[in-house]
Order: sequence, then structure tokens, then C-alpha cells
Amino acid sequence: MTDASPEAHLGPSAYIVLGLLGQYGPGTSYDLKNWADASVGNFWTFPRSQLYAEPQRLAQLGLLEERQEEGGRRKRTYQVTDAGRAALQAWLAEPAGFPELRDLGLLKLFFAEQGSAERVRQLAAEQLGLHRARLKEYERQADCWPTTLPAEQPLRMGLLYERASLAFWGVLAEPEA
Amino acid sequence: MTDASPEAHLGPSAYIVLGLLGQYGPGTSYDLKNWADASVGNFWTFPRSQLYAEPQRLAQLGLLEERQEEGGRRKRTYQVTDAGRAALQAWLAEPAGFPELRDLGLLKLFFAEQGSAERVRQLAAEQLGLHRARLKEYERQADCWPTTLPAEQPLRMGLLYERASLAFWGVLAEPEA
DNA sequence: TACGGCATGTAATCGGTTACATGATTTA
DNA sequence: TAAATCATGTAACCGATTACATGCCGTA
Repeated sequence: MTDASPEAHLGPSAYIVLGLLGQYGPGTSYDLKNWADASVGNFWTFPRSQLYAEPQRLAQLGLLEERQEEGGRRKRTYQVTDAGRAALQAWLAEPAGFPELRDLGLLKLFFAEQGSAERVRQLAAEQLGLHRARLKEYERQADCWPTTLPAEQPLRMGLLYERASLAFWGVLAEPEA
Repeated sequence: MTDASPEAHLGPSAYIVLGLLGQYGPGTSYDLKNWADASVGNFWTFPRSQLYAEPQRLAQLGLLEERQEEGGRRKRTYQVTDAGRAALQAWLAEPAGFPELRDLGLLKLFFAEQGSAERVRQLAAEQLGLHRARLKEYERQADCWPTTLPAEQPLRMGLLYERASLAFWGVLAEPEA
């Protein structure tokens, strides 16, 4: 609660922390990691260590309340404050802008002419494998859940994206006529 | 050519610079910007300033040769060296790994239950607009080119992705039954 | 010749990533 | 009680983003 400036510019990972704590209740950094792995981690990756550093920043800003255990591991439990909830809602209300794809496979494909001739086929085979595995995983998850709540929609997008990727790399993997 | 260590770990933007210079010949940072805007920038964004800083790093490593103009603006022209070509090819040969989606829209959708009730519909409408515009742009580009060279394939993926996104947000934009 | 925009950079900051380090808890 | 794994964090580096600063050129 050092700083009360309501206009600090937070990055996406800050809002992931706020959002997860808001959605699943108070928890430790390790809880955050588990929640993220199971949900938002599918379409937004970051290293665990962010989930230790970010909550401390947010606590400084008064958006989280930190309670440190006395005995044992002195573990830190975080909880969203009213200011934190307000910050999350303000962020939710802003336009989201355009998504970014960040696909090293496409990047390498783009420059493939400067590499070996076989590379395109190899790359396509590799990507096909990855996408097939990911799609299977998504389908498994989709079987368990109704996919009707907003929080479950990203999984639907994941399915669409994986199928599109499979179609895309599929034609590149075939020996051409 | 200060450092000759062949094992420096370069980031993706380094290879974008190497790749663009390899593909379109020697050029300045500004040339790089224009090339990137027209091609790889569609699916991998970064600020212009990277295109000034990165080539200097690469020149230090001996992967680019820098020639600075004497008179006028003392502008810097870069050219890939043999070492640079080798580095690019080594990178191309490595597996690409899994792509990342980085979609703030999906993120906000995931947390939408904590915001206002109208937000999902609004968000969907916003995203639909963005994706429609992007799709139209891709289609325009696809009309001009054959889409058969490797370097033109990412555009095909772009088309697939945009159509999937339209389908996804489309069902969320409709007033539910 | 004044102005606006195109072209070219630099500096400082900050978030993200990697690597390291170690305390608890469980299980054999 | 030893080993393995789970859980928890710290430190330092580095790339990326933002903001700033300014020179050149075409045109009115």
C-alpha cells in the first residue's frame, strides 16, 4: 500500500494474477502456478518466477493484500483488495486490440528459401506432430466441460486454431505433385 | 567482429534482421522497417527501434558488416557476412517449437465473469471488427501473389486464422437464444 | 524560407527470462 | 533416515518498449 496512484500501467501478467486470484479465491504463488497451468497457461505462457515477482509488485501498489505465514516456510498468501478488483474491471473494460501470433515455425518457413531444400518438409512434419498432440489434449478437455461459460471459450478458440494449423502444415508436409 | 563465439544465443528479432537482409539484399535500418512492415510484420511485431539496436549487436558479433556513409546523415548500411549466413542457417535447422497465441481478447474473455455483464458482447463486436478488417487486407494481398513460395505461405496461415477467429467471435456476438 | 513529415537514431527504464538456491513433505 | 520430489523463492542479466531528440528533404 505504498503507492496509491491509480494510473500505474500494468502488464498483462499483472492482470492474470489479479484475475486468477479473483476467480479462484486467495492463494499462494504456487496456487497461481497451478491455476495458470490448467487454464490460461494454454494460451498465454510465462515462467513461474513471474508469479512470485508480480504479486509483490501488486501488493506494493495496494492491489493485493499479502499475509505471510509465521512459522515454517513463511509462505505468502495473496488476496485481491477492492482497489485490485477495480483495477481488473477497468482493464477488462478497455479495448483488447489485435492478437499476436508469435509462431517461430511461420518465421522459419518465411525464411526457408535461405536454408536447406528439405527444411520445409521437415518443419511441416515437426509442426504437424506438435499440433496433433495439442489438439488431442484440447479435445480431451472439451469432453469434460460444457464449454458454455466465458472462461471456457478460449478452449473453443484453441480447437479452431489447432484444426486450422493442421490443415495449413498438412499441405506443406505432402510431397508435391 | 569483436566477438567470434559462435554460440551466442540470439533472439528471434536477430534472425529476422539476418533473414530480411539475406532475402532482400543490403540495406539500412529504415529499409528493414519497410521490408518488415510489408511481410513478416504481419505475424511478428516489434517496435522500429529494435531494427536500429539489433543490427549493431549483430555487427559486433561479426554476423553483419556495417558500412557508414561519410557525408550527410552518416547513415548505416548493413550486409550479411558469411558467418551471418551460417548463423541463420543453423537457426533454420533447429526445431521451431510450439507457437504462442498472445491474445488479449481471449484473456479478457477468460476473466469476463468478473467484469460487467455486457462485456462479452462488446468484446466480441470489437474483435469481429478487427478481424474482418485484417481478413480483407490479407485477401487483397493474396490476390496479388501466387502464394506458392515458402515466403508467401504465412499469408495462407493468416487467412485460415482470421476465418477461424471470425467464426469464434461471431457466435459470441449474437444475442443468445 | 518555413513547415511538415520522412528518416535516423539514442537513452533510460522495466518486465521477462534464466539460473540458481534451499526448505518442506512424502515415500521407500 | 535417506532420497526424491514438491514448493518457494532470489538475483542478475538482457531484450524490448517508450520516450525523446534531431537532421534532411520536398513542397507550398
